[in-house]
Amino acid sequence: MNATIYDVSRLSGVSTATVSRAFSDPERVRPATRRKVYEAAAVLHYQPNAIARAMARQRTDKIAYLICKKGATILDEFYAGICDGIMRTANRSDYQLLVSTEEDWRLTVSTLQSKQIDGVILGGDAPAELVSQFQSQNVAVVLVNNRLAGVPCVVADEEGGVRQGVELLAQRGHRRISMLVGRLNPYVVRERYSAFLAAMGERGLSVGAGGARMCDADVESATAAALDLLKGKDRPTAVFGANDVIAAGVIKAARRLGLRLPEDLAVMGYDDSTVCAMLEPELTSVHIDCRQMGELAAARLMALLDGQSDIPPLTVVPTQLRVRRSV
Amino acid sequence: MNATIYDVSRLSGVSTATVSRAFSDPERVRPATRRKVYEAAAVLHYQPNAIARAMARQRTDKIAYLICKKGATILDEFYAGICDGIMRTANRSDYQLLVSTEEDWRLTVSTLQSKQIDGVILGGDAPAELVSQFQSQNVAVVLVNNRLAGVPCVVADEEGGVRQGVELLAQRGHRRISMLVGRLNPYVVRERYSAFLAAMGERGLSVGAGGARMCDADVESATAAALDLLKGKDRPTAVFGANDVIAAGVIKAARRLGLRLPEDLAVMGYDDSTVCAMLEPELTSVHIDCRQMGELAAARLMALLDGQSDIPPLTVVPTQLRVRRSV
DNA sequence: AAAATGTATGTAAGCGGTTACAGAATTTGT
DNA sequence: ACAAATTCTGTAACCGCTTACATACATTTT
Repeated sequence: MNATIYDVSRLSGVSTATVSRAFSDPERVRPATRRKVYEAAAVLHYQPNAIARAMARQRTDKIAYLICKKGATILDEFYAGICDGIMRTANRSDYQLLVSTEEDWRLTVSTLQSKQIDGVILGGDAPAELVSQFQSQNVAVVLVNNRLAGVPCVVADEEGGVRQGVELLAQRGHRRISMLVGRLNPYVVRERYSAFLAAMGERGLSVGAGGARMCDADVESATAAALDLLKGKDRPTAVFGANDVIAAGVIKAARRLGLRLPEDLAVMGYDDSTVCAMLEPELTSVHIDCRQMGELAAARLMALLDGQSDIPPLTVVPTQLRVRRSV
Repeated sequence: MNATIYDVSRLSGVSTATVSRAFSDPERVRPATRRKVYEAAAVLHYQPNAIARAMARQRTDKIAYLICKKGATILDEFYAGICDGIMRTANRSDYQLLVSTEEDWRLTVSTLQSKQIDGVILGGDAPAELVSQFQSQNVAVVLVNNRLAGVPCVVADEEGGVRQGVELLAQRGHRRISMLVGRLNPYVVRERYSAFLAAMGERGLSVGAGGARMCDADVESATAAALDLLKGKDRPTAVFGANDVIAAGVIKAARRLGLRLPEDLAVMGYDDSTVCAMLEPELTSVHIDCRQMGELAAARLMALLDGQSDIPPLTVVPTQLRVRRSV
């Protein structure tokens, strides 16, 4: 059995209250006493029991990252990057991180909400209903990569990213540019697509032949869609993929059609994931600092839990174009 | 404030013991009583407090996945896949999953071990010392993608995977085959590399010009190493990358040297990650079912926690060659 | 119908900490 | 040196649930 606070109390000759203070608020006990406590604790290999502490304090020092998205989830580099950022920030402040991607979130919620976590970060397409569920249970909520009124949100500057991309293509003389959009997270699709239309409109550019095109989110269907898009007579001279996977599909399609890259076709990706460097030619892409998004989301959440009231309702993380050989 | 078991007890007119039983072991209370309890609970929106329960039962129903690896961790598709498998399995059995990749594991351990988790799955290069730390704290341990005597381990059949790869290359007439090894997890490097030498030896094949070559784990350094490897006079006709990222580097190098793929050079990867389909030509690779590894690891851990004693000390997940156009 | 057996429920003592409040010890002021 | 102010420490109630044990009730057996 593990040593308890009583054992330490007995061995060190002070009360449990003092032992407790020595560990949770050292300033409140005199140095000499504190030393006695620590010595006894060391002898007994005492480690405060986090469960008991959580029980007494009504706080668990745990937060959760819940990815509301169908299919592969944490596997997605984007969500994994956010997860990584959250994890680092949480651990640094002695918070533990629970991760879940349960698709049937009703289930997850009931397990999470039985007071096991202090707060939750919702990634992906979180339904408003879910948010209020948590809030009604007094669990703090922060959204990442999504927006909802009344909840602190951390998002990337999608509009800026798309704009930079379009700008570069325009600069390089492209006039017919298409966007190939996959069935990504609805928020992302909406943002990137409307930003694309806006950026194109501003410059009076035509939205390629066939305009924007939808496809699934995998390479195969992106490749098929791209083949279709590029076969037309007035084919675009540049294609903007809504993410890197889609852009990779475009590259494959271009290769199959014997188009030279970037001479015959410029390709631009989004997310700046690790594949960019692996592709030939290397893919120009809009970089999103996922880790930072995660870090900020975690920071906001922890600030909420600390009772800080000046949490900005919206935090926008800048995006940045990484120009490589594909344009 | 949330309703407690006392509130339910009062409203339903039964003792707290009965309420407790109605929730944790329904069979032990008569149907009529049970109904009364559930009704009262519904009225009060009662949800058993998991912390209190953990305290009383000395069990938290939480497990942790700790990735012992430097640098990007969960970001690695391989570890993310395992994580996904663990998550699914854990959630299905009402376990919660804590994830951490703290590099300074001493820190993490102390936070984890204060009785906050029932068991832990260690991924990456877990030091034996760490394992015994957990065990001495009565925390069950399972290793994934690593081996250590006395601890249940779940690994992939690396030897079989490498063998299949070499076999295919030999079949296609390759005689000079090199392996390009990156600074991956030591266990993986050891397994794959020795399996490679063994498989080559068995067939009396020569280990390409320059034999196996080391590089860092990123595309750039793999590309550089591959350029070097392929420039020689007796260059290998096939290169086996120790993982897909490295193989991607080989492809890039080949392209730069004007080699045709797969005619002039066959390239083989390992892990069958999502990039395989994005590369041109698509990369032949050894598929590892990471999710299954995670699922099995979680299952083993939960079996341990259930007190089952027939846990196999080693579980080997089969690997399978996915043949694509790069060979 | 009483005794024997089995099942359902209640009582109360934990689980291991925290913290309000009170009392003791120390420091400060004069 | 003594009172007042301040800082430390101790006592004990509480956080919400589980479970061993005791008791009440229902069902069989004789």
